[in-house]
Formats: sequence, structure tokens, C-alpha cells
Amino acid sequence: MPIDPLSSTFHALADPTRRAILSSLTTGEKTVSDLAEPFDMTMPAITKHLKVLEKARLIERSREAQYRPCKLRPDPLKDIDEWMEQYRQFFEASFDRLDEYLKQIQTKKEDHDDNR
Amino acid sequence: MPIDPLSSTFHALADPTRRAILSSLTTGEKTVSDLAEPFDMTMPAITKHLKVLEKARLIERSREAQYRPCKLRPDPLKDIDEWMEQYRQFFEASFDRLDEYLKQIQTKKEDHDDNR
DNA sequence: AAGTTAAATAACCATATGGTTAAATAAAGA
DNA sequence: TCTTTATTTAACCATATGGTTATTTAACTT
Repeated sequence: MPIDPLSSTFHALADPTRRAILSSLTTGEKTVSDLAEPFDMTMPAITKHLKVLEKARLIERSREAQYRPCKLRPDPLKDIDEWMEQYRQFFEASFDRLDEYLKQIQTKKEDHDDNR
Repeated sequence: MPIDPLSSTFHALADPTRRAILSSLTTGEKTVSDLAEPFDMTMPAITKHLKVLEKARLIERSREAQYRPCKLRPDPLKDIDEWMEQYRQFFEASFDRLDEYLKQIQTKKEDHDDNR
């Protein structure tokens, strides 16, 4: 069953271990053992997490003797950032002008109450 | 088992139906039936999706006679936007200076080939 | 050739997910 | 009060998830 790219990216990010792995890759390429080291988890578990990240194209892997270095890929993160765009105005407005926002809600509620 | 807020937000967004529901809520409050209408899916399925969105605090629900209107909540989206911040420079640099980036890769590869 | 190290695969397990149909609840309308 | 409308809950199902241990593969080291 083919999953759309945005869903597979969000799914990959919906796990603290995988987010920590990504974060650790911001400083450069790492081997699987390097990535596994901070976690109280077996290697196969890490391998599975890497597969999820790889399917989401959030990481790219190469070969270096018996090592399989992982590298961060920017594209899917950029796609998420673009998806966020439609909501950015919404949540920025909500926080920048919280008082006004709350007043709007209140007004709307009163209008609504009037309609009963 | 308590799940961290960022994970539950990403998880909630990792489904096209739920993202469509959120998108549809940008124009204002909607009832469950309103939200369900575009989808070829039964009501209980929609109810479940709404529960996931509600747990992630991406929506807020109220009561209006027999209706349960849904409203978008900005906070978790803002949290994601803030989480993205650590990667923004990374992916913006990668795309703004794609040529340079590719050249770097190429140089690195050549260095590497030299080492064999 | 034998041993070591890095990583992946296989097989398994418990729980979660995303859907269904059928039944229950809540409030409005006749 | 009876019926209709809006929504949720319950029970079920197939598949996915996130972990495990044991085994296998691949490449380097001795």
C-alpha cells in the first residue's frame, strides 16, 4: 500500500528516537553504531528506525567498508515547512495578537448566543 | 503509556484524512458531519480521527445542541514550527546553494576515491 | 583460513492503527 | 411521547509498529 510522501515524513518524525537520530545527524554523517550508542535499545531496533527514516527519504545511506554511514536529507523537511505555510499565518496571528483573537472568539460566541 | 506532545502531534499529522480535516477547519468551526462529508468513510472512522486530533490538541471541541463543533488550535503547529527551526538553516542552505552543495559532494567523493 | 566487527534479517510478540457494522446516547422536532 | 438527527461507543478485523533474541551477511584483521 503506497503511502503519500508527506504522511510517511510525518510518521517518521512521530517517534522521539527517530527525531533524536535526525538531530544527531545535523553535525554530520554517522555510522549505525554511532547513532545507536545513546539509546538503551538493541541494534535491530535502530536498524528498523533507520529504515523508516530512509523510506521517508529523511536520511541517505552509503557504504564504507563494513559501515553504513547515514546522512541527513533536507527535502522532506522542506516539504513539511511548505505544508506548514498554510497554517503559519493562522498560528502566528493567534499568538501575536492573542488578546484580539480572544475578543473575536468572545464576539462570535455572543452572536451565536443571540441566535438561540 | 504517555506519549510526548511532539510525537503525538506528528502522529496526528501522519494521515491524509486528518490533514484534510485540519485544512478544512482553517475556514472556521465545523460539525462532525460537515467534516465527514468529503470523505468516503463512515462516521465512526471520522470520530476516531477527531479523537486523535483532539489528543494532540490540534482541535478543540464544544457542544452546540446535538452538534459537536470542532475548532483548530494553533499551539501544536507552532511547536512543530519551532522544532523545525533547528533544521531550517540546514535545508535552506542546501537548496539556496544547491550548486555549491553538489560541488562539495563531488569534491568529497573525489578525495575519497583518492584514498583507495 | 579463522576470528572480529558492523549491520541486517528472520521470527516472534504485544499493542496500536484505521477501518467496518451494529448498538447506544443526546438533543431537537412532531 | 415518539421519531429523527448528530454523534459516540462497542466489538471486531487485518495489518502495522516497536521492540526483542538468534542467526546471517559482509568486510576487515590476524
